[in-house]
Parts: sequence; structure tokens; C-alpha cells
Amino acid sequence: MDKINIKILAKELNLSTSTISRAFNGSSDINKDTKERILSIAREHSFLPNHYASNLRDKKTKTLAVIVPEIANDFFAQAINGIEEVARKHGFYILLYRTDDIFEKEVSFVNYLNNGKADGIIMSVSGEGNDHQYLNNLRQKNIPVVFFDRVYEDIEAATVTTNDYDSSFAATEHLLKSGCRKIAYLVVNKSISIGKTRMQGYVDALAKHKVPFNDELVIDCSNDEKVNTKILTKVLQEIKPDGIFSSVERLAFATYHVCNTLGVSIPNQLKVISFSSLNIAPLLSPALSTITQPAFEMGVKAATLFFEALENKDTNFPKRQHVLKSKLFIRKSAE
Amino acid sequence: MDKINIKILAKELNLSTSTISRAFNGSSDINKDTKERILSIAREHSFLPNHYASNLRDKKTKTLAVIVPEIANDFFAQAINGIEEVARKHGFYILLYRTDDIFEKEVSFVNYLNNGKADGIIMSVSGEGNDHQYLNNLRQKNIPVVFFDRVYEDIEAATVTTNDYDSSFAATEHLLKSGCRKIAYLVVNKSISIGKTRMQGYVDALAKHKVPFNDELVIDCSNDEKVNTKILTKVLQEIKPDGIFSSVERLAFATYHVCNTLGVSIPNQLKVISFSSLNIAPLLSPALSTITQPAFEMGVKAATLFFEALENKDTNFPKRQHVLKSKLFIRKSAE
DNA sequence: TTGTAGGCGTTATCAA
DNA sequence: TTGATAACGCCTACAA
Repeated sequence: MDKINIKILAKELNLSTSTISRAFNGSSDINKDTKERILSIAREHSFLPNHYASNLRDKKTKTLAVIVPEIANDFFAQAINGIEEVARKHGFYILLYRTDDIFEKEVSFVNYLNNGKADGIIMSVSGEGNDHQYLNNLRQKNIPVVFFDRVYEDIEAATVTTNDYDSSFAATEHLLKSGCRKIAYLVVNKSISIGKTRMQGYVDALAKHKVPFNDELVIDCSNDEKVNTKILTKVLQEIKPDGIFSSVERLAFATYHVCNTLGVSIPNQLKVISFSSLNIAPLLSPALSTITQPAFEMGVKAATLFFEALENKDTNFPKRQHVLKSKLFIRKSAE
Repeated sequence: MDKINIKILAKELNLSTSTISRAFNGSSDINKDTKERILSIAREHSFLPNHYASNLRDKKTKTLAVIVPEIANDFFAQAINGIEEVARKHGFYILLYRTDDIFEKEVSFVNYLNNGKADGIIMSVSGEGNDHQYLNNLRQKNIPVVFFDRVYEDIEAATVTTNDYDSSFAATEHLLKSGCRKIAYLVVNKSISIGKTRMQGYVDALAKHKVPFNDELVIDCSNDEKVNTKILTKVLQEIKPDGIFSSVERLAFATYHVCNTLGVSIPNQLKVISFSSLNIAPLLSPALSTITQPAFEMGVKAATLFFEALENKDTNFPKRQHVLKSKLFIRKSAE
């Protein structure tokens, strides 16, 4: 109720607003006692300098925007944790936004940020759209952008990714060595860079083992669970693959569900490996074989790159490409 | 780069700043053509009014702070999704903060918000500390607070919870009816209100079935996985319960792991039911029996209450207590 | 329908 | 060490 600000505090203490301000900004130009006095009274009023006013002056928001396709997903949740950890150390806070993989949402949020709402952006892109110039606007305003996991190749920015190609190659090769000859590749959006890279590993592993690539085995799924169930049911019934390599955790779960329904036995009739950051993959029935990305570390790295960019504001925009390593865990589902 | 603001735009268009401002605020007091002209030029410059300046004037941030103990957790992730969904409809954005169940972090963030950083707070509390008056400071500034799932009872605020007592009672009763006589109750923090409520359901179900309550069977776990593994190993080896009722998902997973290690068979030797929002609970080995809270809906409800509070600013602070229903799913782990 | 002007709360600069 | 003042960018009475 009783409005409080630096001015009122100043009057109350018989000081000037500048002195009050200094008390809050670690300025050395202030008498220790005065400072104490100010802070103690401020505490009584539970007063803190208004951020919007400070930001308006300083053009610093101490806020980092994080944009992800989904939140209820182990990979992203862990990555966000990593980002938050680093942000916190720098006294930054996280403005979180979820795109649901919808391009328009991504564009609208990025544009919204384009006005001093955040000091930077860490994002995993929706993967849609062709023209991503809206991201370059940010550059003009010195708002660093860091991509993680999912990247736009037409935008120059720091990136944090994993060795997707290698992992995919290794996973596919494992399936081949285990005897699979008809391996389906599950993907959500073929056009997205990450889907392409992972698929290339799959394709090349097939080639190495002289198993012909079959376009029919590339299953383009959707974001809708029910649709996926239908698609996968059809695949398992009609195409009858003997192996599944899923580029997305969600699709592996869907596969499990469909197998349960159809009575397809994993790994006997169908071996499954999936990209997944699920901690409890070993507890599934059967234990899911995974390519596990270092989600938390990726978040940490992305945030670190962001803060580096922030500090070098005048120099060039950072274009560091950071690649972390995923791990392949072969469990029951692919034995 | 080339700085841009309402003034510069005004000069460029030979208009006044007020006219420019009006173009962005759906004001009716503006010529349609003028507006078009302004917006089109603005778009060229990818200009949007600076939020910090607007906020400074309006005292509205269009930002909603969300405070949760953890992010990488299905319950909270889904709840955040629900909150975000509603927030978005109101043109609000989410400032996310994670407390790691550490009281000091909670206090420090809440205090940080106490200065016009957000228009309101939706939180699931850390559950520590005795004095939560720092939350009342917010009330004075008309920053509505909504608790969800985890609540401080000494603070008046709108709350969204689930029928924890009933669910716990039902789950315990199920275990009893299935023949369990030595049911361990797993909890992370006994003092937290939610832990108490859930425990009461457990206690009362025991009483109803004339099974004596045994303090030794209340297992107070930690936030550290390794510690929990140790604790649970000891419990399974020494106390040898025949049922587990876990108030927290995480502890159920830990139980599974320990059972795998020790070769304890679920559900033959040990039946397990847990609070959990895990979508793939049926895919676990064995399928986990859960009390599933409507996480997404809770988020939606919490956000809805928040916006109601926001609109009734002058009237009384809302103290609505909303209770949603959880569902008990008995699966293989408790059959 | 458009313009003028003052102020939102803070801080940096300069002067005392 | 402290104080006065201008400025950050925007919005809204009020005036024209």
C-alpha cells in the first residue's frame, strides 16, 4: 500500500536519492554508517530498488530468455536446470518460453524479446520456417543468441550440440550387428537439422553394412500422440521392421505402447534404441536402450557461452560451435 | 547499433511521440492510415516499445513468476505447462525459478520479486522455515500469490491442491486389502504440509484395518539419490516391509533400483504404490501403481486463480482453496 | 485526430 | 562523502 521508493526513503532519512541509490549498488563512495542506516530502514519497508527503473537506465535486465519446444521432457528439463544453475551464479533469472514446436510462437516470442526484455536468448528451435531473419534483429541490438541441440543453420550463433551423427551411426550399427535388417528410423520433423543429422548416421551405417536404404522405413511422425499410435501400429503390422531407431524419446514410448497392444515382443521380434534423457530408462520393461545426451551439461555450456558473449559485447559475435558427447547405453531392448 | 525509440520514429515520420505510442496501444484515437504508416515503418526497424519504460509507467509487467522445487520432474513440468498455457492467453510470460527445496533460495527470490519484477507469483513451496512473513510483503504490494500442491499454512493465499488425504487412504487401503501388513511410508520431508496430509491418510487407513502404526516404517528420505539408496537398502534388508507407499515419485524409482539390486521381487515380495505423474508408469517393469495428480489442470487452475486475483485488485485478496482430484491407478506393482 | 508536457523510479555525472 | 540534476523511453492528461 504505502508506496515506497528511493525518493520517499530519502526524505525519511534526510538524505538525497543519490545516496540511497549508492547504498544499493555497492558503491564505495558512501559512508559505511550511512549505508547501514539506509539498508536497515529499507529492510523495514522491505524496499528494493525498482528493477524496471534501473533497467530503463542501464539497459541491463539480468534476465535470460530460454526458449524450448517442450518443458515436460527430460532432456529439456535437465537442460533448463543446467542453464539456470549458471544463470543464477551470474545473478540472472530465467524467462521461460515454450514453443510447442510451433514456428509462429517462436517468432512472436523472439520479437517480443526484441525490446529490452532480456539480455540474451538460449534456444532450441522449433525447426520450422525458412526465413529466420527475425533472429538477426537481435544481433543488431547486441542480444546474444545461443542455440542448443536444435539449430538453425542459416543463422550465425554460438551452438551447443552433441555428436548426433556418431551416436546415430553407432546405434544403427549395433542394431545391424545384432541381426536387424529392417530398421525403421522414427523422426518427428525431417526438415529439422537435428533430424537430418541423426538420419545421416543411420543411412551411413546401413551403407557400411551393405543394407539397402529403404525410404519406406523412414517414419515421419507427428506431435500428436494418437496420430503416432496409428502410424506406428500400421508400421508394425504392415512393414514389420525388426529394429527401431528413434530420434525422439517420445516415439520410443509410443513404440512400447503399440508393441504392448499388438503383442510384439521387444527385443525378440523388435529391437529398440532411442535418443532419450530419461533417467529411469533401465526401469522400463524391457529396459530401454538409449543414446543419452548430457542434457544438464549442455545447458551449462550454453549458458556459459552466453555469458562469454555478453562480456565481449564490443567484439565479434561469438560463433563458437560446441559439441558434447552423447553416450550409447545398450540395454535389454536391443540385446 | 542505430538506436531506435519512439522519439526517433516520431521525427522520421513527422509525428509526435504520443501518436506513435497510440499506434502501439490499440488506441481508438488515431487515424487508421497514420497507424498503418507508423506500424509499417516500425516493422522495418523491427521496433517495439521498450517494455521497461512502459512497465515503469504502468506498473504492470505482464510477467508471472513461477517458483517450484524442481523442474526436471513430471509433476512440476506438467504444472508449468498448464500455467504457461493460461498465462499466454492473457499475454503474460513466465519467469521461472527453481528452489531445489532450499529455503534460502526461495526467500531470496521472493524478495527479489518484491520490486515490480512480476505481477504475481505461483509457487509450490520449499516447505522449510517457520517464518514465512516475507510472503506477506508481497500482499502489501498487491502481488497475488497462489500456492499449488505444496502450501504454507501460515500464509493466507489462494491454493490449488489435490485430495491427498483420500488418495493416500485409498492407496494404503489397497495395499492392506492385498495382504500387506508391514507397509513402509516413504517421505522426503515430514514437516512439509503435504507430507503430513499424505501420512495421515496412511495412518488412518492402518487404523481402520486395525494394523498397528509403527514409527519405524515411516522412512524419512533425503534429496540425495545416493543417500536414499542407502536408506532404502537398509530398510529392505532389515525391516523387510511387504508394501511401500511412497509420497514422492523419486523414492519409488529408488525403491525399484534397490529391489533390482537386492533381487527383491515386485509385487511378489513387495507391493509398491507411489504418488507420480509419470506418463510412462505403465511401461515400467513392473508397471508402477500410481496416485496421479492432475498436474496440468492444477497449473491451469492456479493460473486462473491468479488472474482472477489480479482483476479484483481493489477487493479482498482471494483465499480460495481449490481441491482437484487425483486418480489411483493400480498396476502390476501392487497386484 | 494529433501534439505538448510531465512524470514513472532509478542512476551517472558533475558540483559542492 | 553527499547532493542536484538530467536522462533512460514511454504513456496519458490535457490542450489544440
